[in-house]
Amino acid sequence: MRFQKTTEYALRVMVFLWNHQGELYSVNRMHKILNIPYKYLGRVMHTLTGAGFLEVQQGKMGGYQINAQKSQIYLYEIIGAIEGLDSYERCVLGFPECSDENPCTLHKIWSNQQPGLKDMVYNVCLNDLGAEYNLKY
Amino acid sequence: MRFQKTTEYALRVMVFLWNHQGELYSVNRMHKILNIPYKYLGRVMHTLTGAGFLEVQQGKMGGYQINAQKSQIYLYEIIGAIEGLDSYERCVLGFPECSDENPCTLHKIWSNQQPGLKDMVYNVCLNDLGAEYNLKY
DNA sequence: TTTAAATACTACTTGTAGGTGGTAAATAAT
DNA sequence: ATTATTTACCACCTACAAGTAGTATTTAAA
Repeated sequence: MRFQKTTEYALRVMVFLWNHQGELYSVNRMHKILNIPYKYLGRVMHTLTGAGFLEVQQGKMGGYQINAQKSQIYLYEIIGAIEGLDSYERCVLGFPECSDENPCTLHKIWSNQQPGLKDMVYNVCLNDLGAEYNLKY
Repeated sequence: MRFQKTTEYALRVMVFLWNHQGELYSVNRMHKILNIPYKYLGRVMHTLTGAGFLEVQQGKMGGYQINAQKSQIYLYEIIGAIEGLDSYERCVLGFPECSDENPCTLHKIWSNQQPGLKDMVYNVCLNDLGAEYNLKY
């Protein structure tokens, strides 16, 4: 039970850029700092830009930064852009009668019912992360 | 953020057999009831048997049932047997300083700190599942 | 003892996430 | 203008999860 590697990379780079807003970072700089394969990170950045999270400046001295229009970004937005959020509409355990109205234990956790994964992970926003404790790059 | 398909199959079949203890079920019967590919289910059953969760009777009229020695089985045992549990020892977000003592938000969720995924999913046991509400096969 | 129905086991195929390489296009610095 | 450095884009490679096929072995029923 885990995130896709690509999602992990996306979360990592988004938290990083969120904590360095207003400064352009190239893929080359970030792949060194965050220990993410250079070429692969390029693709992830392209996806995140297409999803509207980032502003990009092409050419020499270019790079990426958080879209200045965004005052907040939730993790479910990022996760959804990479691996989708509709993962567990059906019942994990395969109960034919399992539904939002009549959920099994695992369904409750993956759906938007309380307390669920959504509240623990999806509804965390970037402001909550990284700035806490002394955890920074 | 999801289980591996194989883990999903394993959980499904274990919950099913738990709710039908004392009766032998063949792979052929179960793959029809649980909608799991026949040959693939065979391999999963073999793995679950090797892990000690099941008793097997070979030959005609044979099949699988829950190991009578087991008075309870936790989901973390099943998940661990299929995909391992050491998935997120390192920090998902890549913070170098993130640790059990000084965890980031996501680390707390994946580690054994309260309230965590472990308590929500891993520590659920088979008795808690299926019998609830009217959710049965 | 033969047969049918089941697991055990091995090898192969397929699909996809993860990762690499190369080149075109953009753009700031010179 | 030229050059260096960056993103954009496309094709390919790799590893592994998921799924398939076939045969050997086991065993209860006939």
